[in-house]
Amino acid sequence: MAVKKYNIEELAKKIGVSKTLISFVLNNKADHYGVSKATQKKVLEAIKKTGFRPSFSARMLRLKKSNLIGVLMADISNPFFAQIATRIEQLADIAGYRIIMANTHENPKKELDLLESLIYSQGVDGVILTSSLKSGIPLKKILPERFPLVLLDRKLGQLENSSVGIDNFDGSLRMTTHLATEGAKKIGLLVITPGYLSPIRDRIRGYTEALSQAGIENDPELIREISFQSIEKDVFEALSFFHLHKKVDGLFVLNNQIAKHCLLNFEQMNIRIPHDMLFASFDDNDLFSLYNPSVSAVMQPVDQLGHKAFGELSRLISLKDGTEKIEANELNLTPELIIRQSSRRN
Amino acid sequence: MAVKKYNIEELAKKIGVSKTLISFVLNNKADHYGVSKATQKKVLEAIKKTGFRPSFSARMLRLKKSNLIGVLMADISNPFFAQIATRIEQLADIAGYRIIMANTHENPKKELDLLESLIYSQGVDGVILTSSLKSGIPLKKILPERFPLVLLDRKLGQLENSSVGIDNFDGSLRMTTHLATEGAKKIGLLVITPGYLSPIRDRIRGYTEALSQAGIENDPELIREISFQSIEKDVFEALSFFHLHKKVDGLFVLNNQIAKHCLLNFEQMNIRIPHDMLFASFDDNDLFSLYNPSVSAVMQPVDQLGHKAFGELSRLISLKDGTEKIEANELNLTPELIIRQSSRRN
DNA sequence: ATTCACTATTAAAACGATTTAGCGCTACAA
DNA sequence: TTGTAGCGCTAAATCGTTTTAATAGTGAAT
Repeated sequence: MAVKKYNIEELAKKIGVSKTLISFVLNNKADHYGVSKATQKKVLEAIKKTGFRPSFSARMLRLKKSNLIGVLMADISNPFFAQIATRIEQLADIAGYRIIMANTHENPKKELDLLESLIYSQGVDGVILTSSLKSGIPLKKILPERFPLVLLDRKLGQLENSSVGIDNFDGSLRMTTHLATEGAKKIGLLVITPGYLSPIRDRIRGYTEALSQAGIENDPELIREISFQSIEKDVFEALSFFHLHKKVDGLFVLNNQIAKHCLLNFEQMNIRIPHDMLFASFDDNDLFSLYNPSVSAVMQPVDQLGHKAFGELSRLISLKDGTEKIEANELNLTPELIIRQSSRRN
Repeated sequence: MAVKKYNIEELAKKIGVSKTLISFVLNNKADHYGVSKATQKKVLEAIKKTGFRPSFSARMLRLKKSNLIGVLMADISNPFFAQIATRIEQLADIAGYRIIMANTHENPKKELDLLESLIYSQGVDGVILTSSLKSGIPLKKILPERFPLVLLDRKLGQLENSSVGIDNFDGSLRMTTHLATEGAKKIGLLVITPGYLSPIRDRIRGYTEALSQAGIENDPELIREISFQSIEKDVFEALSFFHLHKKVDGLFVLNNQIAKHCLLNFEQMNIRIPHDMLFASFDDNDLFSLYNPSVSAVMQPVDQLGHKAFGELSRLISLKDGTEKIEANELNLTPELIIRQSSRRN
């Protein structure tokens, strides 16, 4: 224990070669530079015996490459983000990258600060970002030319960057249509603030479109915003309003945390699901399959999302130092409808 | 956009001072070294105007300090770990640290590899680790002298390091006692493999002790191991055995993921909770409060755990470069029993 | 004997910060 | 006039790599 830590110079002296040679071996360039097999072996053995590890910071300083990837999300304790993050970490690990993870807590200012620090101080090679910004303009000010950035889940206007997400319009359209098909005539919608985020906007569009297609009139009062700050109160009020005042017979919730709060309220508010009200949510999770009645949801392919996001980032990183024009990709995966008991009449 | 990036030398030339001065200002040592107010102001303005950011790697190379903290856990998509990680990240951010996060997937080999890479390559200033090792000996081989390491959730033998966790014996003892008090005479226990992890061992001890105190005979057949690899099959078999063969009237599950699989099975196996069998789990989560019947659980104070873990790590980091003897702290928080419907007779 | 080609190796510069030791200047005392 | 103390500042060393350009050594060809 407490092994002496060698640096490359000491190691070189110890075995009587130059540090250049060690560096060559270390970076698999020994053959390319014609280092003799005997020397290679000697170096390799010395490395193993001493447990020599090249200094990350020295290497990074020289190469301007950190092998670090920034993952910036609203909140990793949200299972949706946590699962994507896990997948990204898994793939990054295989590819030799480490993950620096930070939470923005949906705070645009914090997001920009963190991003700047990750890029300029930590020197990350790329970033996967779930942005809470309204527009891409502040980002443009920060990002260096050709910086590898993948937007996850949420797209931004005024920014020509790659993005990975699902087709929110489609998922919302299909689920709303499902509710209508099951007989709902008055479908309430619960939305989180801020409503400017692209997935929310798209989901609202999908809902509206579905109503039109089903020949149901669009009543603006049936769309209510819920704020995370006052989630309990907002959900309670919205449910009261929908149930007692509006006689809503279908409820579609655009966020799994809001859905959870609905489930917490149904029993004591004496709202019977699906009898009084068909119910469906976005973002499937464990809770939904075990609740009674089990809850229908639009399921996002989280594994795929993580996979695609990292894949796209890899591509951008490999292009970064070239001269070739970088074209942004926009990937929209198709979500899956999980229809359970909560949205089925009878 | 695409602002020119200055380094300290260029910035110095630009405003006609030495880089030493800039460095002084940058590190709040200007006053200490007697830099005139006028110069300080000039430097500060230039920094702001150019958006100069000192290079992380250069600084790290020089200072041997990365402002990076490694967080090594089994799996951050597990809500228990995710919540702790979020708390740690939050506190670290305030203290000016970034988090490098990696998953060990309960693989000891992987854990050691990652740890070594974090320490020697990434140069993290400290590590918070949820270890899957059997003993601390392999860790000793890796850790440099005085390296700040905090063990989270799981302690290791043969290693005199700080640790933060809960009193698993106590939690388990109290919950088992509760089940017995509610009338259970045959209490089955579901354990995850590997069973050598300290929390599991302690919980088993708590269970056994509670049985003795309640005057219930210890039947080794009532303790079953569940492997994550074959969790569905194992849970099903264990439940069948307990219910049909052993006529168990109480079930205590030592892990929330296993508990989830139990809940998935109860209905189709026609096991009525709590009528046929009182039921309780470790690690409270959303699911438990919403399930019908709501599930009793031993709740770990996740926020506190994150808080204490980071606090202890900070302490160790501040001591690292001193000469003072470092004494390890062992913090055991008291878990809380959340008694809901699943464990109450009637 | 000189040139040439080739192999195996190395010295030194570069990356961008921090920090130590010391330099030039002014002011004041001897 | 000389000595010295303090102020404000800077040159240069340092951290540990990677990489370019150069060097020594050997054997073959001229």
